[in-house]
Amino acid sequence: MGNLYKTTAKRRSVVPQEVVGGRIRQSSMQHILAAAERIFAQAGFGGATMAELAAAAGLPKANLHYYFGTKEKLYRALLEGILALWLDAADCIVPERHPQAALPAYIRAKLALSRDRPYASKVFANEVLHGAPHLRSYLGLELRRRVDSKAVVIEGWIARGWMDDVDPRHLLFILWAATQTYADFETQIRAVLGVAALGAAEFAAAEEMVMRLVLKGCGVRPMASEAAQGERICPS
Amino acid sequence: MGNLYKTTAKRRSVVPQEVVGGRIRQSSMQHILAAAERIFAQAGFGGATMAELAAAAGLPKANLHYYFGTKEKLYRALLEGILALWLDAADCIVPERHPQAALPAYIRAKLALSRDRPYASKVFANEVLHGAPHLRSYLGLELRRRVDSKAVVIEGWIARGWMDDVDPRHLLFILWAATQTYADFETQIRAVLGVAALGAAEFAAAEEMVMRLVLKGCGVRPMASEAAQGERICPS
DNA sequence: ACCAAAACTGACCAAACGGTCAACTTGTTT
DNA sequence: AAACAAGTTGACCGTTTGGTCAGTTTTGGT
Repeated sequence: MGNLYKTTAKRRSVVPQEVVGGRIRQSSMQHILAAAERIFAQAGFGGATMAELAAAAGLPKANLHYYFGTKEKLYRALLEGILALWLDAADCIVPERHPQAALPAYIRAKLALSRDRPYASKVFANEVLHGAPHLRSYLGLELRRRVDSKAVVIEGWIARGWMDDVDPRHLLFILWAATQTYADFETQIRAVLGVAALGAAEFAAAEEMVMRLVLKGCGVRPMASEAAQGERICPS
Repeated sequence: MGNLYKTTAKRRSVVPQEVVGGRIRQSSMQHILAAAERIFAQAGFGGATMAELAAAAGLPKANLHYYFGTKEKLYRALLEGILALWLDAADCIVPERHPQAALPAYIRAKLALSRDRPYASKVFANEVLHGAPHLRSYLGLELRRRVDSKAVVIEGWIARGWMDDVDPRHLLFILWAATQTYADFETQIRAVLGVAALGAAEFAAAEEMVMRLVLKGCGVRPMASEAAQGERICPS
């Protein structure tokens, strides 16, 4: 998706904010966004300063303004990128798939995001925590639509007797919380476990626990072993 | 806990930071802390300004500095108060009590905190999210000790065959996440559910869902109906 | 009524902040 | 190699920030 960059098109001469442009532009912007992800995660929007962001990106401050205009626009660009990641994870949840295959795939996808993109998770969490001032419209429209459609899928599973009659939305809320806590509250979890970093062992234990609670807790009946459905990992 | 205030003791003449003092002092400080809880929750530590905090408390800025010295000391005082609340909630988890009584009591206590003190929950979440720079030592010592002792209790339950063999610590992580998400991610949940505020109905649904996942998911066996143990609510 | 301690306040300050700009260098096209 | 756009940079600016302070009012014990 997104318009292809047409080399013949006249580009605007003042700072453009589309994600198009030349080699240098794209690589610089990605570089800045990567640094911003870490800094915003650690300090929050208000706590992060442009000087910090610039230092983390290894560029002069004016450079960030050249590409993104303002601190807020940089932040929004970062948020939008993170959002796309988050939305795609739910692609596992489709009507034809048995919950005993779909739910583990979803849980794995969400835990993988927590493991591989902890800063992104924290930026998103921070945004929602403070009332989602930059995401309000999105949450009420796009996300709500998506969740509604997933809720219909889960209700279908319930109707077919594949699992207990549970509230699909609250199931998702708790599933999100359980998986994202390993990114967002990583500091607390590390402290309690007494480990320097969350590694494969911790995420394996987390996966087992979430799987158990969700599958057993929702009474997901073992499916008729159509092996094909089972072990495919979720796209992303 | 905490030293009793001795009226004969000489008080320091420069701004004291103990939670002792006259009527006015205590009521003013509590008033400021209540306002700070809301503002820090909404804006984070870096995003909140002393002017905002003062306006929310209905006092001139200099007044906050008179009582708390600096923004950071005010924030720490707030955090410490919140911490005490959080720790007490786990008092339900004791060896003699059957998990079918203890776990529901704990879940209710945690959900009650999310419902009644959402700002406090958000301040705590925000702090941990950003690496807990003001709580590091606490997390690694006090909290860790407490969790270790609760883990022993749960292992006792498992040994007695009262529930499945699960990792006690990860059970707690997910239980915390599932209950706190209704405060910390309230914005997202409201948007998805399309309600103006989370009320009794939403918290009832949350309670049912968390209960189901934890009790059924952990295979908590129904206890021998010693009615006395059952319905007592957790202290706090 | 008296008075010292406590509480309160508006005005003020240095530092840090987000953002701008003109000058300069590098890249790209023809 | 000329010509123009894209990218880079240090210096600068108006505003906001956390914090201070001298001076005033209120409180509470005697």
